[in-house]
Amino acid sequence: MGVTIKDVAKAAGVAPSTVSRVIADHPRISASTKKRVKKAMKEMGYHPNANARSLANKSSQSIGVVMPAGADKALQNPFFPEVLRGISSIAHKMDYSLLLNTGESTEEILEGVQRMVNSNRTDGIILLYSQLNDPVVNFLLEHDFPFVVIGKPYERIDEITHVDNDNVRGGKEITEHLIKQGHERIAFIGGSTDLVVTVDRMKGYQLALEEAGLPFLDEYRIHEEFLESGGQQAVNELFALPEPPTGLVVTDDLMSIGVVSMLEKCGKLVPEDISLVSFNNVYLSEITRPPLTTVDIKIYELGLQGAKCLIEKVKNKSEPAKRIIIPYQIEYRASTKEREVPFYK
Amino acid sequence: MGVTIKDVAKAAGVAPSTVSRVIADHPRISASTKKRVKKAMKEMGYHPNANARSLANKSSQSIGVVMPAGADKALQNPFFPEVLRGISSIAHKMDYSLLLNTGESTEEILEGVQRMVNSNRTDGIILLYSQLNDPVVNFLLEHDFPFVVIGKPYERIDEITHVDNDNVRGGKEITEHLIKQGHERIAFIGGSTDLVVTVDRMKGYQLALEEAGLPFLDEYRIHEEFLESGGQQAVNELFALPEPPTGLVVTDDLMSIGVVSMLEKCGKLVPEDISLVSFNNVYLSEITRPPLTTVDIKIYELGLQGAKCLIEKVKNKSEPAKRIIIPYQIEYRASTKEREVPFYK
DNA sequence: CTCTGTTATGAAAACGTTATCTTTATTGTA
DNA sequence: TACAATAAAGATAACGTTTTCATAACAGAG
Repeated sequence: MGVTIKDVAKAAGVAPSTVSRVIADHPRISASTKKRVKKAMKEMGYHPNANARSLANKSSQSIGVVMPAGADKALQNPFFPEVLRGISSIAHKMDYSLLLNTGESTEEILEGVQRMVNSNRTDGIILLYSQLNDPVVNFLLEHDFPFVVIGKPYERIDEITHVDNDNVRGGKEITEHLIKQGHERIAFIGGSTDLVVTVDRMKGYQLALEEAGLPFLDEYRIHEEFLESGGQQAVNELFALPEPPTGLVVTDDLMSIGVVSMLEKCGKLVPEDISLVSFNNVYLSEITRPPLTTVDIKIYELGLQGAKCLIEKVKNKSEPAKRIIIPYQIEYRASTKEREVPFYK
Repeated sequence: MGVTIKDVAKAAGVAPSTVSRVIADHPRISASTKKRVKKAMKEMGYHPNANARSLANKSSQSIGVVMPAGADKALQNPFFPEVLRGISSIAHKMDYSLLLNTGESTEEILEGVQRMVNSNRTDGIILLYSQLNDPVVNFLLEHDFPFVVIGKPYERIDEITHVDNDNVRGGKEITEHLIKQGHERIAFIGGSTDLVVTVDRMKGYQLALEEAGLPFLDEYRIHEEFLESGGQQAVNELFALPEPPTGLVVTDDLMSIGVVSMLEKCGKLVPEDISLVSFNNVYLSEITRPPLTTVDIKIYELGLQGAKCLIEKVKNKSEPAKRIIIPYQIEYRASTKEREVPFYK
C-alpha cells in the first residue's frame, strides 16, 4: 500500500533522485523526462510522504498555532475562529499545515508547545495571545525558535516579531468619541490585566480622560473576568456609586454583550441611559441589540499578517524582528448617544 | 544541533535499538540499563524526532480536524472553538496532535483533506459538519480512511462512525415547549437545508406541529443564511403574513441573536410579542438579552466523544462503525412566554 | 557436562525522501 | 580532432527512528 518514489522511478525508467528533482521542479531536468516522470506519477497515483520529506528536509512545512489557556468560556470568543481563518488563508497559499495547540492550563499549553518544538513537528509558532510573564515566550526565545505573536509582547518587544493594533490609540480614540458626545464620567470594563491588550486599551482610555481633563478614577475600573458570572455584582457596584458613569469602555465585544444585558437587569438601557463602546468588531457586535460602536481591529488581517511574518521568518532564520501594526477602524453604530446635559448646567 | 537516539546510545554505552526499546517501555529490558539510558536521555536533553518516528511507524500520532467551508462569518460561530476544546482534551490525553483544515470553498477543503491523507500527515480525520453530498466524505470512504463526523452523515450512515444529538427529538421537544405555552402559529428559521442538522431539527419541529394538530406551513419556514444580511427581509415577510407567528424555532443561537435584533427593528419584542427557542447553548445565549431558551447540545462532549471514537478507530482499523448520541438538555430561560389567549376564545 | 530455552542486547535493514557526489552524454572551442 | 565545459541523470549516503533477526550469556534439565 502506498506507491513510493522508487516505484515511480522504476516505472518511468529513471532514478529516484530524478523523480525527486521533478517534484522540486529542479532546473536541470530535461523537458522530456520531466513529462515522462509526471505522467508516471499521475498514473500511479503517487503522493510524496510528508514525514519522509520532513525528515530528509529538516522542515515540516507546518506551523503551530497556540491558543490561550482557557478551561472554559474564554475560548468561545469568535475572535479565535476568525484569526484562524486569516492564518489559514496564508498557510494554505504557502502550502503549510496548521498544528493546533490548546490546553486548560498554562502548564498544559507550555508542555504542548515544547512537544511541538522538540519533536520537530513544526517550523514556527504563532501565539494568539500575549500576556505577562508567559513561559511559552521564554521557552521559544531561549530555543531561538521562530515565532510571532498576535498582539504586543509583554517584554523583549524588539526581539519578537508581532502583529498588533495600536490599541492605545484605539482606546484613546474610542474614548474620545464618548467624550465628544458629552460624557464626562466614563468607566472602563476590561479583561484580565495580565493580558497586554487590556492594559494597552486602558492606557488609551486613561490618556483620553487626562487630555480632556476628566478624572481617572479607580472606582471606574473593573477588571473582572466578565465571562464568569461574577460580573453582575461589579456592575451593581458601579451604579451604586454617588456619581455613576454615563459612558462605558469595554475591551471586548463578547464582554460587551454580557455588560449590556447586566445593565438591563439594573434597569439601565444602552444607549438611552448609558453609552457603551467596545473593541474587536466581531460579527456579533453587528447583529446584537443595540449594534455596538466598536473598534474594528481587523482580526482576519491580524491572522493573515501574522502567518505571513512567521513564514518569512521560518524561511529565513535571520529575518529581523518586525512589528506590524494593523490599522483599526472605528465602526460607529448605535450603542452610544449624545449625553443630555442637565438643564441647570 | 539536535541530539539523536544514537548520541544517547553512545553515551549510555548501548545500541540505538536499546534506547528505542527504553522509549517504548519494552518489557525485556533490564532495570539497570533502563535507568542508565533514561539518565542519559535526560542529561543530554534528548527528544525523539516525530517525523522519523512517523516514518518508521507509519503513524503520525495526529488527527486532522476539518472545519466547514466558510469564506466569511459562518465560522465565527462559537460552536467551533468549543468542539475544538473537546477534541483537544482527548487528543492531549492520548498524545495526539491536532492538524487543522479550513478553506474558503468546498474544493479547497477537499484539496486540504486529500493532502493530509495522501501525504500520511494524519492518522484519522474528524469532520465538524455534515452536509449533503459531501465530496470529502466520499473521498474518505473510498480510501477507507478512518474518520468520524460530528453530526449525522447524509448517507451511508451505518458505515460512518458519528457523534450526534438526537436533533429530531430535540427539535420536537423544544417546539412542544412552545406549544405547551399556548403557541399555535410557530415558524421555523434555519440555516442551509444542505446541512443535515438543519433538516433534522426541522423534522422535529414538523413532528411536534403534526402531533399537536397544528399546521405546518411553507410560509412559516425560512432557510436564509441569516448570517448574511438578507435576513431582515425574510423576517419582514413573516410578519406581513395575515396570521404572523407568535413562536419561533431557530436552529442556532448565533442566528437567534440576529433574529431577536431584527424582530426589534420590526417592533416586536422577545418574549413579550413573540417567543423564541433555539439550539446549541453557546455561552452567548446565556448572556444575551433575553437569555435564550435553548437546546444544550453539549458541544464540548460532542468533540470529546468524536475524538475518542476516532482514536479508537485509528488504533484498531476494524473497529465497527458506531453511532454515539449525546443526550441534549433543554435550558429554559427567558426567551419564551405563555401566550396570552385572546379573550374571545 | 552438554543441550535447550530464556533473557537481555546488538546489528542491520527498513521507512521514503532529499542532497551530495559521480558519471555519462553533449556541446562548444581551439 | 581533442579537450574542456556543461547538461542531464544515476548512485549513494544521509535524515532519526523502529523492528526483525541474530547472538551472547546464563539458567535449568537430563
